[in-house]
Amino acid sequence: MEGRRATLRAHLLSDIRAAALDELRRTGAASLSLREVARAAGISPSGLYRYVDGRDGLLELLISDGFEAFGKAIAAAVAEAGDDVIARMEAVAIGYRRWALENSEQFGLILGTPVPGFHARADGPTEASVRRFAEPMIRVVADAYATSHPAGAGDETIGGFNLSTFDPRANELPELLLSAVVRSWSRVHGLVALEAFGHLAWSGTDVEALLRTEVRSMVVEFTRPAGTAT
Amino acid sequence: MEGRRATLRAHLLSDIRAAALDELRRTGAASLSLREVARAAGISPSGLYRYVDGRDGLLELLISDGFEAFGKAIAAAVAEAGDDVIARMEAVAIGYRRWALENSEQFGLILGTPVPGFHARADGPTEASVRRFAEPMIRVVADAYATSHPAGAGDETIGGFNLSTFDPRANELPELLLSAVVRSWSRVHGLVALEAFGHLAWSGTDVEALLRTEVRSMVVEFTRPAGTAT
DNA sequence: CCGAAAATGCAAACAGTGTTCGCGTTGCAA
DNA sequence: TTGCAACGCGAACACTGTTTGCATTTTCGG
Repeated sequence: MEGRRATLRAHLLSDIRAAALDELRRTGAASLSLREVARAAGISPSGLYRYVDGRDGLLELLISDGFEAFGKAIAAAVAEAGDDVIARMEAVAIGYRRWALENSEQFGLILGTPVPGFHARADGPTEASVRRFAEPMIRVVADAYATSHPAGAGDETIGGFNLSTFDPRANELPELLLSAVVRSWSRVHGLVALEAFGHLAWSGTDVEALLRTEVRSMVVEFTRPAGTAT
Repeated sequence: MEGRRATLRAHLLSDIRAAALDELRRTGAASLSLREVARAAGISPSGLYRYVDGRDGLLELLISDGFEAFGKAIAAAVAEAGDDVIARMEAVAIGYRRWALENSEQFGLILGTPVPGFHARADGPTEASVRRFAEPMIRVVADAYATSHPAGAGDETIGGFNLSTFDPRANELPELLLSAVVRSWSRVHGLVALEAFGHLAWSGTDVEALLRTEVRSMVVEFTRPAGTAT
């Protein structure tokens, strides 16, 4: 049984989270005002320090929550897709884009220009959220690899990789798979980041269509069985 | 002949540019202090307003200069490369990466999370700098297309595009070429942005090697002669 | 050449910010 | 019940961007 104080604290802290997210959405991360958040949460500026370690603490909260929400959105998009490899990768790409556009301030905060003073501590909650964020993307790419590299048939670095025992929390991914993950992520992220930050407006491109093209191109390239290097 | 006043003004303005760039490099765009810039330029904060329209004006200056420098760096890298298509595209990609890493604060300012208050006016100097920035990339991709689509042999949207009369200031690029430009740019930018903003540190990837792989993949894909859809 | 006009630089002020400190008050646990 | 840690807050401090009024200096037309 929790004391009355603990529940009050939890409630107020969630109010603070909500107020901060609201303020972030409204004004952006760079001009997020601690005092304004305090006002919206019905608390004095100095009182906020009992709950959050200053402005950087507020940002850490928002970054952690952002990765969490982003990851969940992508996972949900993947879950809705079928078993087809292309469909799943498309779901990741388009889910990535949708979330980034609909939550552009959060997106900019977590994956855009880093905020000057802030660096996530290795043991903080951000680290865990990032892991959960990366997991669905890694899994989808790994699946694509698994289909083109059936058990025991691929080269060693991939052949030794057993998807059923795949643990996304283990830092060591097979080198080729890691490259595939980074390349896939970067290709989706490149288009989405440019669009979300307004750098493709001049072109009038249909970014979603381009994204589908990219996904097909990636699947073709990554599921090519043997060595592709020239 | 310019009056003494004009030259003094020009000198001081260039001092302000230098001081602002210095401050940007040191502390990042989000916490760039107008007063600190004024101090470094040996001028009072209010005096700065005779030269620059507040903090946003300072940022516009830095953004414009940033695109200018970025474009020149890429153009120089291309100029050093030979005539080979792959070599030229590699030069763009690696020049892009080098500049972004060596000038990460400027890079974040011009292509990262947009600063809240600021939006470049369509007629401002930023617009012109962006055009000069995009020009070398467009030209290289267009060259790649030209080699695989010799004059009069390609499909209409490309066939009607004459490289010799190519004007990068004209907004209308052939649709397929536009797609190729956006896709190429986004693939380079995705990797570089993620690296420059510290989101690939966990992976320990050799981003430059990945970039070369991407370039080869792009050239192979984009110089495929006929319809590539499906 | 000289006086009006324009450009320049600055100190002071204002509203806003993040952060710290010391004070009463309140909830909980020994 | 008593002691103590947690809490919430007002006041203060050092900043920030921006505006305003006022001298000073340069320029230029009559």
